[in-house]
Amino acid sequence: METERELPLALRAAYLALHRRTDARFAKLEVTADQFVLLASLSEGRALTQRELASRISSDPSTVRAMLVLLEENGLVQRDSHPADARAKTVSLTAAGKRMHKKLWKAGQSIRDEMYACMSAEEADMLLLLLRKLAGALNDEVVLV
Amino acid sequence: METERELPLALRAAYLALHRRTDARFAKLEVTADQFVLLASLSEGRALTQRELASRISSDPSTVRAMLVLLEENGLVQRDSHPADARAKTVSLTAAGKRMHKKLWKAGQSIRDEMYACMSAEEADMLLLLLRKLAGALNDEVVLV
DNA sequence: CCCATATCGTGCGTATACGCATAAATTGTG
DNA sequence: CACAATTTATGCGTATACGCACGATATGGG
Repeated sequence: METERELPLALRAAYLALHRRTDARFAKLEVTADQFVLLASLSEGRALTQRELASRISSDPSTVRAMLVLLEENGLVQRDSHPADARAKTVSLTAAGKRMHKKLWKAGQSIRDEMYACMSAEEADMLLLLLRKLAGALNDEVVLV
Repeated sequence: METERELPLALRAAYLALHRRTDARFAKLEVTADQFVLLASLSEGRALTQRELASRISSDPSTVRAMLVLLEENGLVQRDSHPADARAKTVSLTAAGKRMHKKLWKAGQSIRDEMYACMSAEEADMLLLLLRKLAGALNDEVVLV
């Protein structure tokens, strides 16, 4: 079973390729691929706390904070103290942030198109399903057993 | 098609989950998940140049160099000048590096098992195939058109 | 009401990841 | 054989990614 060794590597290769490609595409807009993920997460609905954000984008609080500091400096995001919890902060997109998100979504369209062009719709659905199963299995680490 | 938005995120989530999990597992051995990928690549056959290594592990020369410096300091890898090309260096595992690779392979077995436990063998094959197609499509960026 | 415990954000240290620039060496061409 | 173009490794700067520890605040029991 060579597959056993290859699957983790293939996952890595695919992710890194997507990341590199996206970073390159967004470079002229001064936004990184990861920042786009964050902006996209913020673009749907209400303000989130940094903790919620971290969970949504599969990252951790320290990383999210560092990203938010940069995004805030660039005027794409604003952080306000949480109305009910003095420990927390609510994060939301500024008007510029919303515009940038739209722009980035368009700029990245051809990359998404390429992803779907190399497989059938059924394969794409299958891939999504399997990736989610995989992530689910790998995240149930600290199983209480 | 929500799938369109989800696939890139699912790929990211799955990769990061694998990476975190592997890092945590290898932490007590003082080796990172990425270093393991590099050691694994070196464990098969002949010595490689840093450039070849970068290509194999889907990374870039700068990153590989930084990793090799650390691995060399830890005595897991050795770099010698290339016999035929004075610009290049050949990289190979030391005896300790080989032992460490074996140890890491075993330590990571249960993670690989979990990956395969959450899907059928056919699904795993399909996943591998699709990830490769994806990486292939995403890497043909600079198409000469 | 008070305290032990848990949670939120922050700061710090280390390891990738990658673009860009540069020095050194090799290759291809005339 | 000389020279331009290419290739290899390196160094530098920036942005993640994450663990760990800390201060501030919330929360649940007694």
